[in-house]
Amino acid sequence: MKLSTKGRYAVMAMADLGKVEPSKPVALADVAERQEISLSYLEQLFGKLRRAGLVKSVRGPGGGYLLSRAPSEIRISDVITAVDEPISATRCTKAEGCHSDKARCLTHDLWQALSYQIHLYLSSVTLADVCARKVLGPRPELFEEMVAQIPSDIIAAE
Amino acid sequence: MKLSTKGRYAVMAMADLGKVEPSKPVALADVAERQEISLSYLEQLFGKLRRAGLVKSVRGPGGGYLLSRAPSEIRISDVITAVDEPISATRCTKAEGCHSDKARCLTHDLWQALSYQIHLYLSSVTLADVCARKVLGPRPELFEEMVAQIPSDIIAAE
DNA sequence: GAATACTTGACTGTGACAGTCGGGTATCTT
DNA sequence: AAGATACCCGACTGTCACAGTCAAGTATTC
Repeated sequence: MKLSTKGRYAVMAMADLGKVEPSKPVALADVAERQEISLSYLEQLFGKLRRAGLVKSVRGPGGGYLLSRAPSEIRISDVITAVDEPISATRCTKAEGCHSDKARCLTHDLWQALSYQIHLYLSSVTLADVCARKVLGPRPELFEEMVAQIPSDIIAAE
Repeated sequence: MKLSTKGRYAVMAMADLGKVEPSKPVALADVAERQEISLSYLEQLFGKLRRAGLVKSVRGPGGGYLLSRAPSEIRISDVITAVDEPISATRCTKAEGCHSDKARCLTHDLWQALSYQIHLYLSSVTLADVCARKVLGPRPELFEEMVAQIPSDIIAAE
C-alpha cells in the first residue's frame, strides 16, 4: 500500500502559496527553497495545477503563481487529483469480467468503497484547514479512537 | 494515488478460502484457477500470509491452506498489512526534519490522518463481510452521500 | 516410493515516481 | 532595445515495488 509523495509535494506547495498574502505572485524558486523540493519538479507539478485551474500564473519579473480561489475553497482532493494518476485499484472494468466472476466483484466493491472513503476524507479538508493545522477531518471526535486502533506497523517506522 | 492490487489479490484468495467449508485444506492451484491469479504469484502471497499467522498450511496430497481463524475474526487490514509494504506516505522521520520545518509537518499530520482513515475503514470490514457483500464500512448510512460527492475522475475510468 | 502439494529463492519485465537538463516564451525593468 | 526574471515544455534517467516466471527442493500421504 503506497500513498505517493507526489500529491504531498503539491499540497505542501499549495499551502505555501496559501500562507502569504493573496494577489502577490509567489515565485516557484521561493517555494522550492522553503519546501526543499526540486524547482524543476515543482514546475512539472504546477503545470498540472495550472491546467486544473487551481492556480494562476503571472509571467515575467515579479511574477509567479497565485491561488485562483481562497484557501478555504480549495479541497485537498482537488490538489491530489490534479497531480496524481487517477486511483486505479481494480482490474475489472465495467465492460467485462464483473459479470461472470462473483468473487472478483466482491473485492471490487470493497476497493471501490475504500476509494470513496479516501476521497470523502480528502474532500472534507481544505487548504485553509491544513494551514490552520485542522486536519482531523469530518469527525474529529473519532481521532482518539482512531489512534488507539492503529497497530504501529501500518505506518512505516523510521 | 495508487492502491496496489497486491492486497486485493490476497483478499480475493482469502475470501475464496472463506467460502468453502473450514477444516478442509484448499489447494492453491484451485484458488489460482477460480480467481484467475498466477499460481506462482499466489505462492508468494500465501508465504507471507502464513508467516503472519492468518492461514495454516497442510502439506502432502490433499493438502493446501486453511484459514487459522473464522472469517468474521479476520479483518481486511490484517490481510493487507501481511502482504503489502507498510504505508509510507511521509518523508520526514521522527528523528529529524519535523522540528525546523513547520510546513512539512502540516502535511505530515494530514497524511498521517489519512493513513488512520484508511486503516480504520479496513479494520472495520472482515472477511465474512466481504463474502456476504457487506463492504460499506462502519457507516453504511453515509454511502449515498459518499457516492454523490465523488467526481468521476477519482476512479480510473475504463 | 511415487505422486501430490507446499516451500523457497532467484530472476525478469513493466510502470509510476522522483528528479534532471536544456531549451523556449512571455513580461517587466532600465 | 536589451536583458533579467520567471514561467513553460519536452525529453531523458535512475530507482523501486509490483506482477509474474522458473526451477529446485522438502514434507506428507497413499
